[in-house]
Amino acid sequence: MSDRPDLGRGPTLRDVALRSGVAVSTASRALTRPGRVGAQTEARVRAVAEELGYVPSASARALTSGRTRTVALVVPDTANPLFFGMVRGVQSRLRDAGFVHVLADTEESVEREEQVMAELRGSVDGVVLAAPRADEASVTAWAEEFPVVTVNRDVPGPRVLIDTAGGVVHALQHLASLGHRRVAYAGGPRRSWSDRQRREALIAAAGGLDVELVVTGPYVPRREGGPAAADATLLHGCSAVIAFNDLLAFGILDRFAERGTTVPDEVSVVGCDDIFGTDLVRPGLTTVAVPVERAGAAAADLLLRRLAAGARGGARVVELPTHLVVRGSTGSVPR
Amino acid sequence: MSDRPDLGRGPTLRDVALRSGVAVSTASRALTRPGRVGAQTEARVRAVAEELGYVPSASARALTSGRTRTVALVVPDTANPLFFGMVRGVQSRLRDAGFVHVLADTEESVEREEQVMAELRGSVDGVVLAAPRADEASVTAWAEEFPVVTVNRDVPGPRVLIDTAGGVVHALQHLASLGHRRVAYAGGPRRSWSDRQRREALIAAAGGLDVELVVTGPYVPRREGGPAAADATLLHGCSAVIAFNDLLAFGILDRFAERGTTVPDEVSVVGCDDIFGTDLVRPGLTTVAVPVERAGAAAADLLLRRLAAGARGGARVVELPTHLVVRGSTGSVPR
DNA sequence: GCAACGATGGCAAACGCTTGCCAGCGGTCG
DNA sequence: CGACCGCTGGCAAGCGTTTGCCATCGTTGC
Repeated sequence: MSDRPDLGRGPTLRDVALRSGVAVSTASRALTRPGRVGAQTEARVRAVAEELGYVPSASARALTSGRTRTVALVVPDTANPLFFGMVRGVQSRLRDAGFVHVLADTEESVEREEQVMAELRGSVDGVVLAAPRADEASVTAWAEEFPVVTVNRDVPGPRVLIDTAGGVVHALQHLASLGHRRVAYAGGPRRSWSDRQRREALIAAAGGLDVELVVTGPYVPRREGGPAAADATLLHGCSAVIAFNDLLAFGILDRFAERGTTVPDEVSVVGCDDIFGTDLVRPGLTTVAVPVERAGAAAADLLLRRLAAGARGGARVVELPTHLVVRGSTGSVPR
Repeated sequence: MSDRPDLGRGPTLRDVALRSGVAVSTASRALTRPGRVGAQTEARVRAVAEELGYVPSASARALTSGRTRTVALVVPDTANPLFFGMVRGVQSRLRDAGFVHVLADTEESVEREEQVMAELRGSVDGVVLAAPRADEASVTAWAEEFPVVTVNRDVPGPRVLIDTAGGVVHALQHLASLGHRRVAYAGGPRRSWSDRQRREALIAAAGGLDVELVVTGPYVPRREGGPAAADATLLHGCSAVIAFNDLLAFGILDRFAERGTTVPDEVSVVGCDDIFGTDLVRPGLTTVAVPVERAGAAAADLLLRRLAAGARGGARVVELPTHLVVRGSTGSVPR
């Protein structure tokens, strides 16, 4: 093996300066303040930098500027395809702004979340905190200490909220129009703000639609939670079920298939999120589409603006609409 | 320009030292070298640090130590669920070692890849480079400049290789045993090492199995590539198709459904990767399961070891096996 | 012909932390 | 009783950049 014990970081600005015959400060300016030094000097320095393969040290920069040009995206579960989209949204904006992002998974745990946020404070300029599970007090405290943009959690500070409440109500209307009079809501994590929004919106809307709503759960918001939710739906004599999220809905479909209960002839199923896979199942899953990539992008924008503007810059709130995507998993009530 | 609003970083080590009545150096040691200072002093410093909510500045640390405790994961397409498993694998190992990771997407573009790698050099300790599309020369050059572990690319240096070649051959045997005599391989990106491995392994194996292999493509390795691949399969009179990856296979299934060609009765389909969704489609997709999370973990291990050991530490190669998962999309040849 | 000036580039002081080196100190050993 | 030693903790030198301030110098305006 090419035995280079000197796992050396590359050339530094000093090397560039030396080689171009200028002072370090001049080299710095030549590379970062176009026009601040003579055109000729600038060209020479640039050439040398290129030649040496000089790459500025991000840490050194961060040290003087106080900004790391790094933001973190903290999500409760990196295995959920829902967050893939958010990652992409955040990333696209960040990249254009010359930022990089780190990804942290809190595994749906409040403790991990707290730990992660504490660690992050020392190493990033700001955080996009998706669907935090911690108390409002904690989240607020973090937001006071450093720039935080939350997604799907209605706490003070800049935030992006996705109106899934409106979406599930549309779903309920859709079901009502198909004749369903008894509908189950298979709930998600109790600490989830989204779950509460959806649940309460459904309860509020049910009366006006002459629908009886049965709330079941909470279920683990993954496929494994589905069987219990499916069985509860039938147990309570519901002809349709709205699941907290698509993952859960997939599990519900699995279970119905296993039981020989046909969808949508015997029971209708609605999911939420419109993640990868909703149009892969047969029948396709009717679901409330959340614009998750846009949400990520919006959150990144908010964060970037906050970083640019300092503490002032206000606490903007972006609300994103959802829409119902009707596929094959919903149909008329069986008679 | 000092109009910087007090986007205040938190307390520094100096604050802690001042408040505990010790020198900065002592405070540093109290927090990072247990035992190096008196027990009493250590306790006091720790208490003060806790009280102040002190978080060490990662950039300052990085500057002195030369290590950022950050590694990057570079993938060609963050939208591919395949890579999310890898992210998880990498992350799990990294977290245990106290590292964070940044995620970079090269969008299947060689230029982006080069750009990303250059930028990364200044800000991370090392890189896990998944399925690089650049020339071998470039990759080798990067690996010489700083610690790089590649995944699914057989270039010198520490690397993780997944034996999908073996997997697709199993798939071909499986098809042969079902009576298929004319099988298509719907190829992926020409720059993909995996694609080449699979293609060549299939070609080599076909003869011995008395199967005629028709190579088609390249197709874009996403769902959108499927229709073309499906049509080509039928055009060439093949009774089965092995797709470069599952995404492509999904697209193929879509197209067959659209054409009214039933799977597996009229044609069999095999995917590769076993990503999220393979058991969601009906019929379930027979596919070559790639232990992608393990691959991520292995890559992270290799990288961490390299970082710990310096340039020596050798160029270990980890080879991971695959296995064929048979679901419903493959069946006997139609007669 | 002189002062004021803009352009250019160097000096040095940070930024927050780690770490080699040394001083003080009480105790141990021969 | 003096030489040593181990334990503590302080001093200061960086790590690689950025940036405020200053010195120089060739111009320009009057």
